[in-house]
Amino acid sequence: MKKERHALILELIRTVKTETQEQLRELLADRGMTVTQATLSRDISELGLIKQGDRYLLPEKRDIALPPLLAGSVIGLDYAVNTVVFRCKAGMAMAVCAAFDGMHYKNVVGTLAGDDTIFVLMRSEKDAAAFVKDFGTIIFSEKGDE
Amino acid sequence: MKKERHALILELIRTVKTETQEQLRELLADRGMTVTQATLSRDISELGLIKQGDRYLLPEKRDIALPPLLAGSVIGLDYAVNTVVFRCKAGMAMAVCAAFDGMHYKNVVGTLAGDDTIFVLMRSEKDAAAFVKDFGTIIFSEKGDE
DNA sequence: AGTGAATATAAATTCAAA
DNA sequence: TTTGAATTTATATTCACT
Repeated sequence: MKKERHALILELIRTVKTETQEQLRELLADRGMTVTQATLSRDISELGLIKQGDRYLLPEKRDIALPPLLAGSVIGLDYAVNTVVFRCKAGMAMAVCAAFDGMHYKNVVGTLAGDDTIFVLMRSEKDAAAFVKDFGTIIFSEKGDE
Repeated sequence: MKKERHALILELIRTVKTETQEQLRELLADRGMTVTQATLSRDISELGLIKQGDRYLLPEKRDIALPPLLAGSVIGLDYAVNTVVFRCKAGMAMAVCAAFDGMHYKNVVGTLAGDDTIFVLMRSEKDAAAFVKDFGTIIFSEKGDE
């Protein structure tokens, strides 16, 4: 259900001027998908939609694409308690760190880059574990298992 | 006051993760500019800032730049009561109309393009007058007085 | 997991004022 | 015109339930 709804939401955002979640709710209801505003709030967050003034917009590619630098230069990812460690190709850590910072990942307290290593301080151990799991999947999925 | 504040807001949005207007208010207060959330709500609207999830962002250029098509292809602009008329170079009306639609101008009820003419139905006569005044300035300012 | 109902929080607007 | 105080409106979150 959620998947179809997300697809329909993207279609609607693209084609009609959507001002509020309540309006979006009505548009979906007209198409037989009845959900509450709470659900749409979550959907919008998950889809990464942005609001400019009184209108929802699709995010630009730059907002969602994984910087190629990250996929190409990160060779290892681990964590201990609430600190995540990126291992990068020699000399790449600074650049990767800048690209990473630009992604505004949630629950990141701060980052520190050396030559080939980056420390990422997360809010909690739970956050670090979740991050490594999710981000590892993203970053290594394009390169096969290495 | 407002102008400086706008400049400072842009600088802050660019450099610190700004999640709420209240947080922005505090950041400004720290720098000696004391205003209320109501004022910041207006500022953000005027600056065209966008919110993605829990963070304010600067708009992409595409969101604020005038599509070159418009500046290059519109040769006349007029209105009567609440309908605005664009005169375009021959065959350009459809393309210009699409570009114009993409700008999501306020108070536009609907648009209709022929070959070299576009009708834009505005909400009211006042809106049409204001639009012609503002948009005319924008669109003809880059070409000198013609 | 995904959801809705109720609630908390954030943001936009109204209205009076300078 | 620009602003703040109060208010309304919109959105995010909590909690219980499936």
